[in-house]
Amino acid sequence: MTDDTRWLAPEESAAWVRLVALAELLPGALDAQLLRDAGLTHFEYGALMALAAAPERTMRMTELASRTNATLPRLSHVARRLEERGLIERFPCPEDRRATNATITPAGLALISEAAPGHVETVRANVLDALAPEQLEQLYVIAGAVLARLDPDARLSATSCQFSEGPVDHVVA
Amino acid sequence: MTDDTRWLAPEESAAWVRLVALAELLPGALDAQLLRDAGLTHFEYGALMALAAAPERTMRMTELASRTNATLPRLSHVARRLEERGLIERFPCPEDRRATNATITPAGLALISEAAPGHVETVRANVLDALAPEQLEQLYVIAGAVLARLDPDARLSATSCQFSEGPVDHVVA
DNA sequence: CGCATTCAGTTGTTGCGTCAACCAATGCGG
DNA sequence: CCGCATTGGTTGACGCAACAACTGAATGCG
Repeated sequence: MTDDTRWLAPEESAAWVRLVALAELLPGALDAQLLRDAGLTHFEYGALMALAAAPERTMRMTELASRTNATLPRLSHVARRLEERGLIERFPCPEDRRATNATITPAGLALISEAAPGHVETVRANVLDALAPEQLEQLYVIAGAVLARLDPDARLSATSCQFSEGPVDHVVA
Repeated sequence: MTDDTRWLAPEESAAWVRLVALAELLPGALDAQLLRDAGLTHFEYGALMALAAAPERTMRMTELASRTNATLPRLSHVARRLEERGLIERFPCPEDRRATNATITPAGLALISEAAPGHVETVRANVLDALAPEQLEQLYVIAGAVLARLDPDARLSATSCQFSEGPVDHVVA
């Protein structure tokens, strides 16, 4: 059994193990804080933020799914739950009657405005505060290189997502 | 409403968005390949690898749970499924009759030996090959700094996990 | 020695994500 | 126009993870 697999060198293995651990722990930490303080998963928070940032606070389901890296069924389930809670509303798109538009409600805006500071604080405490400015830059480049492999179409890092950590007030105003 | 939240600066936001995207996509990519080629989730693969690396190929459930970042109930369910598939075996610990020991079976060893090359190849293709050596080092340091916040007890990056990407043959031999 | 507490694991329930099937609307080729 | 594949979205069933409750064994304390 000639095995031509290139096994990982020690430096590779060490970095890889840490990256995997990071990828496993980070989502849980984000969910835990948001769920505790606002009753939202990080995914729901991201979806609401994307809606808040959209023109007219409205977006097609398909586009929202793409921006949040969700499958359409997943988004549909989540949207139903958010709608039941009065945080968003859905209505058929006038131009294309197959499509559905989703809008964030005032209650939804209020909720994310309230949740945002705590979330940002969590991000700082768990990640950003641990890094020097040059490490932030390195992280940006490294994650970009990996994402180019993982997400060649760059759906996820589309424009509006950068907004997802800013204040919401100017939208509410 | 005086809001003293320190919102994210553009560089912070950019790096953060990419990190979140990475953390969201990576587990799915790992699961997809392993599930397709070996019928294992990445978590199951990691658990089997940890067992293969353990002395006597045996470990206490609690220790295994800690190493794989699983809750005990989760590991219990997973272990039952793996046992039903004949990949591991469980038996009461002689020294402490509360405890349960888990051992990987020859079939389990065979499965992970078979699965390992494809998994390593996936890791290279999606991550390692995208990074220069110095970036690998940077990633190691950055992930370490973040993990110190996220996982202060360093349960997850415990000793044996580094092994999880090496060849299995010397264990099988 | 007897009882309470803690520890190790399992089991049941609930909630979320995925997959496959489905319905409705569009638009395109004949 | 008329069939038919394609697109946009929803629904239902199934699998896995989190949480809580429970069992049984070990320990500690009077």
